[in-house]
This record gives sequence, C-alpha cells and structure tokens, in this order.
Amino acid sequence: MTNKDLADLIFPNAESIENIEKKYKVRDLKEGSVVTRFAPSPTGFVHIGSLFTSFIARKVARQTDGVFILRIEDTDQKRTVENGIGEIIKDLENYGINYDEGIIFENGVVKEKGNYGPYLQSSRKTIYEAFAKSLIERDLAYPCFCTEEDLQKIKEEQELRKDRLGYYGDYAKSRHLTIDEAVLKIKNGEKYIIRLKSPGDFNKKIEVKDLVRGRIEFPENDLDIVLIKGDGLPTYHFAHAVDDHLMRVTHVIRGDEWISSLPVHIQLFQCLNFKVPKYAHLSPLMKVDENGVRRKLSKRHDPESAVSYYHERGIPKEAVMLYIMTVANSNFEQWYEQNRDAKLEDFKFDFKRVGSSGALFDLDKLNNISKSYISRLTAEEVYEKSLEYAKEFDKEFAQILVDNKDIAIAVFSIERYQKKPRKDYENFKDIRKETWYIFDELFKDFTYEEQKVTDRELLKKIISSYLDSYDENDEEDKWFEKIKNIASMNNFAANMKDYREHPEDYLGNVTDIATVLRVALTSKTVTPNLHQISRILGKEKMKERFDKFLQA
RNA sequence: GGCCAGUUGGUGAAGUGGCUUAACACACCGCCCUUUCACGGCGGCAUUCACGGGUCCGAAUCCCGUACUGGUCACCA
Repeated sequence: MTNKDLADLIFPNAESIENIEKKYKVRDLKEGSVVTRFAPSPTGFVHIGSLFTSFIARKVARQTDGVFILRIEDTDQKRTVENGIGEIIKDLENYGINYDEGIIFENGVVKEKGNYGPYLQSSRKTIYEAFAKSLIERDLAYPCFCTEEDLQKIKEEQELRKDRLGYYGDYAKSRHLTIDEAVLKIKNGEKYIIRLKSPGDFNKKIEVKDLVRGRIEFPENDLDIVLIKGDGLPTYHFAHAVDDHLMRVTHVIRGDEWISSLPVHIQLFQCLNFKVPKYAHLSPLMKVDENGVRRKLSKRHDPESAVSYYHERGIPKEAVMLYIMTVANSNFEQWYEQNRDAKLEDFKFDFKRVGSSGALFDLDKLNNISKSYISRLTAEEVYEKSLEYAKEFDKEFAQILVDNKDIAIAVFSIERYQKKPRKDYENFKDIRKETWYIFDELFKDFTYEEQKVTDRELLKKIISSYLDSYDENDEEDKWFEKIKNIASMNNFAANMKDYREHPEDYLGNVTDIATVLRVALTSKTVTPNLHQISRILGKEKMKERFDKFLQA
C-alpha cells in the first residue's frame, strides 16, 4: 500500500488539482494591482472592527485598480446564524463597501458574481478535498483517528510534563501509523479527520514580513494542524490557503488575532506549492471596560461594536468612515483638513502608517467628526437625511418634517452658510431635540425655562413694544437696534460696556430683554439666532406664542 | 506556562540618533468676541516618552533586562 492508495481510499472521486488550477487563471491585472478580500463568518452583525478591516481591504484594492472580494467563511455550521449572510451584505452596503466579486443578494436570493467562485466556503468542499488528497499522496497529510478523549489525554500529559501543548512529534499518534494500519482502521469504519504532516522544526526560525509590523521571527510550525474536520469541511487555515491561492489574492488583510498562525499558514502555502501572499495584520479597536481594563471591543459585551449602533443613533455613515480612516492612518486627519472638498477615495492609504498597538475607540472623537460633517451639509441635505432617519426611528417627527419642510429647512439654514457653520447636531437623532420648538405640533407640553425678568407688567410691556416695532423686512442690525431701544426705554442697558461699567444704574441689560423674547417664543433660554427664528415664525405665530406665554 | 507583539498627555497620535525646551486633532479648563448658544480667536494642559541598565559627545528614537497589557496555543473563525 502506498500513500496514493490511502489517498484514493479517502477521496475516491476527487478532481485533480491540475484541473482545478486551470479553472482559476492567473489574473490579468496591471503591475502593482492588489487583490484583497473580506472573509467574514456569518455569525451575526458586522462588528465595527470588521468594517474597519473590510474598508481598508477595499481601499487598498481600489487605489491600485485591483480586485476586492467578499467571501463567506461558513465552515462552522454550529456558529452560523440565520440570515447571517444577509446581515453582512446589508451592513456593507449601508456603509458603501461594494465589492467586485463574491456573494450578492438579489431579490432575497443568495447569488454570486465573479469568475473565481464559489465564494461560499461550504460550496467549495470538493476543492478542499482535492488539495487534501494531493497532500496525502505526497505524504504531507494523514488521517488522524484520535478521539476527543485521546486529545484530552495528550494535553494532560503535556501539562504534567510542562511540555508544549499541541498535536506534534511523538504526541501525534496517528502520524506514526503505517499506511496499512491507517487503511485497516478506515475499512473498519473508524472516524477520522485529516491532519497536516508538518515538516517543520520548532527549533528552527522563520522570518515573516507583515506589512504593518515589519519583520517578525517565529519558530517553525511543527503542529499537525487539522485540515479537514469530522464534518468534512476544512478548517480556517486550510481554507485560507486554498481559497486565497485560487482566488489569486495578493494581500491578506485581517485582524491581528491571526498573527500567531502565520507560521502555520506559510507552511501550508509551501506544502501546497502556492505562492505566499503578503500579509497585513490590523490591530483591533479597544475599549476600557468598567474595571478600567483595556480590552478588545467585544461582539458579545459591547453594543457599540455593532455597526447598527451608529445607524440607530443617527450618526451618518460618512462620519463613521471618516473616523475609521482617522484611526487607520494617522496622517488622514491632516490630509482631510487640507482637502476638505476631496473625496475619501482620493486619500492614499499606507500600511506603514497603521498603528500597531490597538486604538481605543473614541466616541467623543467620532461625535466631533460627525458634528463637523453635518455642519458642512446643505440645509436640504440635512433635511433629507434627518427625514430618512426619522422615518425609520421616529415616525411622528418624520411626519412633522414632511408637513413643515420649509420651516425645517429654514431652521437648518440658520448660520449654516458661513465660513465656519454652526455645529448644533451631533447626529440625526439630535435634530428633534434641537429644533422641536419651531414646530407648532411640538410646541406644547413644556415648561418655560427660568429667566431674570419675572415682573408680569414689564414682560407685557417688552413684548408689546417688540410686536409694535417688529417689521419682518428689518435686517438683523435694525432689528436689534429696536431691541436695544426697548431695553433703554425700560432702564435696561442697551450697551454691554455701559452695563459692565455701571451695573447699579440699570435694572439689567439688553441680554435680559432678548432672553425674555427668546423664552416667550421658544420656551428656551438657549437657541440659535433669534432674529432668524422670528422670521421663520412670522408675526402671526409670534403673536400666538406671546399670548400663550403671557397666559402661562 | 510556551510563542508573538505592543507600551509617547485624559484620548487618537507625530516622531526612525542632534532641527523636540515632544507636532497635530479630540476632550477638558481659562480668557476674548458676542443678544443666549454655537462658530471663531487666543492661551493652558507630557520638563518628558512604562521602568532599570548600557552604547554614544548626544536617545522617545539603538542594545539588553524587568514590568505591564494584548494576541495565540480547538475537529471556532
């Protein structure tokens, strides 16, 4: 019996790898073009860290006129979640991460595009088998008959002897079976999996290059890692090597939890006679938890790790992307500052500028980016986007926006079109909170905020003087002159300097008068420009609101 | 425990042997502008780069050690 016989016994119908190779032609791309992929498991929502990784992978492909692939790694049926694929595709779409090849969703049906598929690992079973078979033939893989209990025993023995953990060397029992023994066990119906017969030597070093971290030295891998599991599907390691080779991926961009598997992966590529791709391992986004411990943002414990978290809060997706880019490349912020009109796509991403220590996810910073982003939108855009948000999360407000489009746009316009616009809204959820008072539908069930002037006669006098003198054609200066007049007439200082010099000569100052009007009109002591709010309200509505105020 | 990596202010960071008495941005604080707020302007916020040693005329930058943090050591990805 030979290795070939063993291989034929295990995979009698496997296709030849030569045939498979022929179907996956070397890509015809221009020099320097990069092929990347995002390869999530369908285990639930997209993690903000995955968005980060996929964004960079896509960016790198785009900026070199390369190819970006979406591959679904569903080799663990136990963890696969219902509609996991749909969720991933939706989230990616939401954030504008489009791809050239991979799994797509069309009319609720999972399909694919591209010539290097299938892009669903569970559909690639026969391909993995073919390569596994070739490894067995070449004595680089073997069937392992160890049970879970056997493995447990090995581990205990290793712990007892303070030896390195893992399936290797003399501990790798099945490795030392003769072919005839293995064949016999298979014929007897014993369960088995396929393991790599690692040619590595732990005492030798290999040097690998990571695009983010530079050179790293590792001991060679000597673990006989699992290639094909008991369910017939490949492990991540094996699928990674086979898929990324066949799909002609040039740059593997992934989370840094993979960095210690590098010796395994490189060995696998070599055993399979594949060209080793370039690797870039990205640090995870961190957070500081309740105990003050710095740790990775977790899918299980941290709601802010889900991209939907930002969506629900009305944080614009553009802001999220801007933030991600800020974390990804330290020079992005300054570039963006100097190229405000440029597109995100124009920025040249550079692996050398990726931090290697794991950034703390900074919500303050995100909020600030979001605030600035919204401040640079036109009022119409703010209207559209906040309406879109409200339609999904605040139906009542959505209706109000629809019924009062002109008013809404007018409020959003206040002090917007200036060199440095107001930054009132951190997200689209804030908009209701910041503007509700302008809409009659919402201008009820509130309490007027406290202010300095409380004398009813004086309030009446101020209000009627304002109404008498109000002319909606007045420009702001003239309008404010009139308020100053009202102040003077009532022994309030019209001029702040006068007031500061002799406060005892006055009952108050013009600020107090403006506040009376502001509160009467909006119930609030703090609002954007009162002159513009007056204009938006119009004289009739102002009258109504003044009446309401005086009756309160 | 083995292996690998990381450690510059409250946060993200710039920095690759002298130009650093450590950029820039966020946050925070103060002042100014101002009808409130926001915007804006000005200023403050690490005498010091986890710690200890070494190399050097000179170190955040190079070397060694220690500490701490993270990752990994599955028939999960």
